[in-house]
Amino acid sequence: MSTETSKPLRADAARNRRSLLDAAVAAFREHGVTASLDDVAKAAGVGPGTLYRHFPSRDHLILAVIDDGLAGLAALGATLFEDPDPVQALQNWLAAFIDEGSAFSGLAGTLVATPPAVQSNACRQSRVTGRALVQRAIDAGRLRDDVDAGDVIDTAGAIAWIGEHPDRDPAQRERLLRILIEGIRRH
Amino acid sequence: MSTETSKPLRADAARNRRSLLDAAVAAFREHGVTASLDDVAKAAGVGPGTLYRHFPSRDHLILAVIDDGLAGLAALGATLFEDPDPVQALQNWLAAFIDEGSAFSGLAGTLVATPPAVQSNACRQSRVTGRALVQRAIDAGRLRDDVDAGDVIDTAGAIAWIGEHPDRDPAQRERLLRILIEGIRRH
DNA sequence: ACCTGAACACCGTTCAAGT
DNA sequence: ACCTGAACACCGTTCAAGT
Repeated sequence: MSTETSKPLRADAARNRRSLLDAAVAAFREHGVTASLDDVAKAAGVGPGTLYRHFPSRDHLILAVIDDGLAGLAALGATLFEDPDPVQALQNWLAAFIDEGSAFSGLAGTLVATPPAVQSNACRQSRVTGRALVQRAIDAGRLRDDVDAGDVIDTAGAIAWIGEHPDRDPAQRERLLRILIEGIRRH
Repeated sequence: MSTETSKPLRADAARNRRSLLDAAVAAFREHGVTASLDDVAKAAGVGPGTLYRHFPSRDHLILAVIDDGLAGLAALGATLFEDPDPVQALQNWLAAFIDEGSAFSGLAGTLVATPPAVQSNACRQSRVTGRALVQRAIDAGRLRDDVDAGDVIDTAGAIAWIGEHPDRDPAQRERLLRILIEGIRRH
């Protein structure tokens, strides 16, 4: 289901790639995105060199693991474009974005930083969708017209980041999202 | 100028503590708060064990390094309490808080997480000051009365966090702070 | 073309020995 | 009471050798 297009892999290489992704999901779930890459390789039954061949950096691996999630985010954005209320549509999308950024501990940082050289297609598409939803709400006169779309997405990522910290009220996410929406709305 | 009260140190221990703090400032400035503690110890001319004796964890060291800054934040808060405009006062304090959280790369995370067991006096005092400034603005009817002071401080920390990432517009900080203030203000 | 795994450089942390 | 520094367990990354 990955949107990444690339030359087909040899059968064993494809199998290893899948094992690595599966092992990474399990490791990230348990230890966050800073999980030991050595352990990931071990759990996948491959040498560390194989991991590095497939994913040259930790960020590459992280982005690959959440590739489906990011593609889903882009698809959701397309649907929300039909929503008659552009502010509600944006809010729904941002909530989904925050959820995606909360999938693993430490993920928000990768999502906000995303070195351009590492960005996957799905990553780019999801960002484009987010920007478009912001722009639509501005064009409809519902947001201040000096609002920057990148600021909105960064702030949503930051909300996910805050949620990563221990001892946070689970309801905080909703309150922070409300502050963000109220902060960009035209009153 | 530290507000931390503790039993006086032996002369050589006090000297080592100072050297460690000085070395840590230099290392944090250059490499962020994830700088090698081994290098810090080396630069301070002590063994790694001495560093651990003075600062049992990286967070302890970080908090100690910014202790003066946090004390200054508390002092600023006391002054701002005299400001006739409670929203402007809060905004000024948050801007200073964000600045403090931007002193070193990676510092925002420590400031937002601050494990209670590690929190210094200055750290606690600065948070109390921030909360009080929020409460004053609520009591004056200038903020929504369901605004949570912790949310406001967390969001300010998150703004500092966003600013840590590469390729960010330096003017973004002001825009994000505006979103925060507009997001909590009563309209 | 891809994989393996030893090897390297590094790091945080502990603790026995010293003063 | 405090410091030293060797030792330990661990990590990311590379690369020569293999298939």
